Amino acid sequence: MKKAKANAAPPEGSRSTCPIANVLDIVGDKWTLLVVRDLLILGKRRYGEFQNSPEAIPTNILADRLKRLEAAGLIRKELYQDNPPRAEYFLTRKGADLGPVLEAMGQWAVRHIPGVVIPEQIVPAEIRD
Amino acid sequence: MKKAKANAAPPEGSRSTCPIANVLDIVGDKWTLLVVRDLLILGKRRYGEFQNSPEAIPTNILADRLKRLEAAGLIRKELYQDNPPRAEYFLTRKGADLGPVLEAMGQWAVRHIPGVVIPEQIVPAEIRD
DNA sequence: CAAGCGACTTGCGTTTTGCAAGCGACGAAA
DNA sequence: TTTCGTCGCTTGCAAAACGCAAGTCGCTTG
Repeated sequence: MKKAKANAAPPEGSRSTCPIANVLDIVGDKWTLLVVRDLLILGKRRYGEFQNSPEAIPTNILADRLKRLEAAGLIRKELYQDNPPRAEYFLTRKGADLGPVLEAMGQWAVRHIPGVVIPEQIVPAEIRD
Repeated sequence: MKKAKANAAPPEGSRSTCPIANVLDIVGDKWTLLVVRDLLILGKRRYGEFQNSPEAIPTNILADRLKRLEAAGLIRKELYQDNPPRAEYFLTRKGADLGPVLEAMGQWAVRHIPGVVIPEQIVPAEIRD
């Protein structure tokens, strides 16, 4: 008899079945996790707020990352106005569950990189699935 | 009087003083953390072993990442033979301390990405500072 | 002594990044 | 009521990074 999940297909477009590799296929770049940080830790929701972060993400990259994050199911876009169309972005449960990853990164940085400072403004994010 | 660390300079070449941003400046790409994984979890040490990982890292990228990791102080290169020169790579404490980051990523992937499988071969890494 | 191997380097075409500028719909100011 | 400014993007383009293939160097092995 077959086991349940015996031949679970390797995730589409992924490089391997390794958990780490699959995470990196989604958030493995210099910008994506900063958007997640803005949403999860700094309580930001709007395009302009993301742009105002100190890292100064290029606007075309921001637009691209928001699209990818939405496509990956980590965030949701909700219009709060129709004309002109204006949206807010919210983390899904899947996206918010990256919290421990950010937490681990933060601890590592505090321990190993001199000069980093923990952001004062820590706002609990609203989650919308 | 001045406080200790009052004006700690923002880390060189970094985009901000944010811990997350500083981590991403070092490991924010699709490949770097995979070589850390190879060293830390899979017990690999040599160039050829890294190449044999299922993600099939391009050889020039591997060479580049090893250089960067060494420059960042996350790994050490040690020759075990002079002619022809052959080296093994070891994590430093700084590099090995990324363990919790990988751990958090792994847990997230297992929860949210169907089809990932936890690698069976988990070897404790040797650390050399 | 030809072939192979490990650990890279080099070339080169493709993709991604990053900077700047533009744009459409408004709201506020002059 | 033109003009200005803002917000949330899109577009163009040059520069950098990526990724594939091939080459190199110094042994080692048949």
